[in-house]
Amino acid sequence: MTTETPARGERTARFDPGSYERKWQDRWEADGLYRANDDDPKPKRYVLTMYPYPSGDLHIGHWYAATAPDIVARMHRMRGDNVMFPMGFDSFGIPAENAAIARNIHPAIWTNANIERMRTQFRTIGAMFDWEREVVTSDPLYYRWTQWLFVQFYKAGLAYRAMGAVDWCPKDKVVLAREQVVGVERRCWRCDTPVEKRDLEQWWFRTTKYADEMLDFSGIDWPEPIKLMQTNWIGRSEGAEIDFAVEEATAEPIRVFTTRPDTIFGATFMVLAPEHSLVERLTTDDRRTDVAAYVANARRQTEIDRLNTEREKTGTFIGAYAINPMTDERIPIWIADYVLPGYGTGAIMAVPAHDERDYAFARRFELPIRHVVAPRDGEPQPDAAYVSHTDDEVLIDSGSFSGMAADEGGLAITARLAELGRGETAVTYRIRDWLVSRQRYWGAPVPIVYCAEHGAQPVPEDQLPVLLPEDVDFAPTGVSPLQSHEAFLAATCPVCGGPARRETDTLDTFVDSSWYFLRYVSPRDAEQAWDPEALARWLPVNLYTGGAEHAVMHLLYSRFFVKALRDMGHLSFDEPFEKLRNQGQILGADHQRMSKSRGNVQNPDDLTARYGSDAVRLFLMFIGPWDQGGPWNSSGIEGVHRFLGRVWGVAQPAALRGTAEIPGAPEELVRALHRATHTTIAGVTQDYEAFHFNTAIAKLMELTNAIVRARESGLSPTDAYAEAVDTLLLLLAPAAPHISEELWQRRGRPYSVHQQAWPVADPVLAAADVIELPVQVDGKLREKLVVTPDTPADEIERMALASEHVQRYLAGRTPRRVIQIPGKLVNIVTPRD
RNA sequence: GCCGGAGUGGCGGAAUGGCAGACGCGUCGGUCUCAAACACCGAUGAGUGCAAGCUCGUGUGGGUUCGACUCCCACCUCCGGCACCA
Repeated sequence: MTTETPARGERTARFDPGSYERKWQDRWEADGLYRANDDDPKPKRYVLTMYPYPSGDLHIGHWYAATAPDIVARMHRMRGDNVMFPMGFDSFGIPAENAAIARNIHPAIWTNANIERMRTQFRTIGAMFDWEREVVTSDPLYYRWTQWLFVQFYKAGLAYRAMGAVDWCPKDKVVLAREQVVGVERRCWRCDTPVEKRDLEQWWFRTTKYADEMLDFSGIDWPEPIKLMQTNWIGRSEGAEIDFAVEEATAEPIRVFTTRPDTIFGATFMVLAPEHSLVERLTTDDRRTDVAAYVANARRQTEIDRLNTEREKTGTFIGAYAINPMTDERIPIWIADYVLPGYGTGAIMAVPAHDERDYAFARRFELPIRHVVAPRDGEPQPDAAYVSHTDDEVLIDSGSFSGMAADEGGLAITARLAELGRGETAVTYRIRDWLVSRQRYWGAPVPIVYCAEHGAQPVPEDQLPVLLPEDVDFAPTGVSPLQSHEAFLAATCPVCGGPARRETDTLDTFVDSSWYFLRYVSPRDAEQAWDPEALARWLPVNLYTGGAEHAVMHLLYSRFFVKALRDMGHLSFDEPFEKLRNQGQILGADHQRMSKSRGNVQNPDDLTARYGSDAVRLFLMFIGPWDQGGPWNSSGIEGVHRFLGRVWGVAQPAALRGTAEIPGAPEELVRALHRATHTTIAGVTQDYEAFHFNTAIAKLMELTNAIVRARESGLSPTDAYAEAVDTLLLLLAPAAPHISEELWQRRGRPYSVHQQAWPVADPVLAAADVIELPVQVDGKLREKLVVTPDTPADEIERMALASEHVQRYLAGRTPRRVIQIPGKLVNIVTPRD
């Protein structure tokens, strides 16, 4: 699409992005313009966007995600930083394997072909990626170090193998980490299939060790919602663990966790999870049949059913009694599936008067309900009621603790229990350890061998990588194809040299992505995971961008990795990403997530071919706030295309237009152009920094419109005009790198526009000569005064009161007050009636 | 249920205590053209008026303030996250 720009005199070049965009992409690449050098003395800045999964084709979302950090990276580079902005591929994972099964292509071939295609497509964005640093996680050069890291974690006791009730995706036939199971419906994060529970022996990373430290976000600039999501996910609860003796003297006490030790006088029964280890021993003979039936049934329940809060409470009495350590009262012990085996101690003291779930259970099974806290000045509650928690409540009917404030009483009760040796303060977390093993082929093999005599042994570091064999059968059998590969299975025990069997599980791809940002500093180092000097120079990442959907997966795991590696002595910083910004999602025109099955995917290639990369970049950034995303509607791209056409028009060298000499351009017009130029510098700089790309582009449009008007007034031969145009190109360069480079060159400026210094606003030139001051009467706009900014307040007041319009609304009354906000407005307040 | 985010013209959005609707899309009118497309110029929140203007207007209802899209209280709707977590 080309546009004839209006020309005075001689012909000007046509605006045709197709004629120059590719040329500049090739030139930048040939010149290594965006290579980040380790020995550059300028201050370093590491800008990173989450690397993609090589699914096949670049879509509009990739453009959206890449353009914003590219703008910021480019601006920082122009401001004098040594910027590293690398890109790579998260290339292990199940889709490649599914493609292999469906189409009989080896995952490596499928993956590499996709990477090849996406690399080419990525180039059309015109981003300043340093491709020399590319990482590909399925490359043995990379996964060798993923395996090496696993071995380090194993040796440090942070990787372990254990039996667990794990989440299993029946479609992908693979276990999932707790973080990868989404929503109430408990669905697989990747394929949306409801997961099942299975008891399996698996490999785990001890993320819980860093639960507390990961609650601390001081020193990192992250969006509040992400910090909150991580905080909630980690789910720290403070309270007490309390031992309840069992009536049968030989049995060990039941330990419960509670956040409300203040309510212990109201504990009228106990509930154990059906899976609790004491159930078998405590159940009396007469209750054994019922209890066994209940336990069996609970085991058969899907987790969805079990976690359904709407469902009526179920449970059964096991025949045994415990002793409330504060009241010495004999209370019955029940089992119920609303108590979860994996949280706290898997047992609770039930306080039905002050806990909704216990209340529902007590009502159902006619158990006693006793109030032990009450609002300080509240009405007495009927016995059968549930009393919700309030800020100001006191203990009642709680022995010597009665009358104490609830929180204070909780501490006092816990202290008393500690004296008695019956309890202590305790903290529990909801976060679980990270399940990292996967029963699939296309991942980094877990570098472990099993020896009949010496058990699980890590593969010695000099034998890494454990390579994936290529000649495997991908028939969907439900087990990893590695399990039937005899040559792969056969291994040697590193301790005794005897025969051993190789682990056939591979690592979760989130293990790969938990450290890729470290590998970019020395991506081809064959001797080590990273060059420590280069790491010290570049890390931590100064700016990280990506989707908020990774809040409790990738972003949490990466923090865990860095903290663990720090404690192992491999690096010396605490957080991977100093500043994080999330992009919103670009939805289809139907307001749904773009997906091939919905057929609402917008292909950027057609748009790029029609309007050019710059227009697509600008349009995506102009839609609205970047963190908001929104439905796709391509009709607006015409607007940015027209804008670029105007930029093209005003930036043509004056000689080309054959403009006649304008004698003495009016000085106020020149000042107005200066003012527009310098206010735009300040505004755009601020907006880019704040990720307000939509308003930055609006300001660039305004400056362009001002330049168009200036040209029409005959200002094009002036220095102010040349400065305005040059400034426009410099400010536009990060967002629309191709047209800026092309016009910069056509104006005879030195290559490259992307290596020029960022313009600096002159506050004197930016200052307004006159301001328009709104005058309100009782808060309603009635007049506008045009004054110089230094007009004294009393003069402004006199002018305002003298105004005919103001006089009309005053109607002879004397103003009660005159409020002046300097430079902003005048408000005249009339007397009240 | 709990925790976040959001609600402004026909549409995307701007304004974080001070002129609501910047910038753009769309629409209408015009210029250019044999005609169209492109481009350019003008208008464009609603109501009312010949007009200057006036009245209303930022999800709803209250409040604070000289002044509220912006702050406070109560609610409604949509989006996201978490959810028998004791």
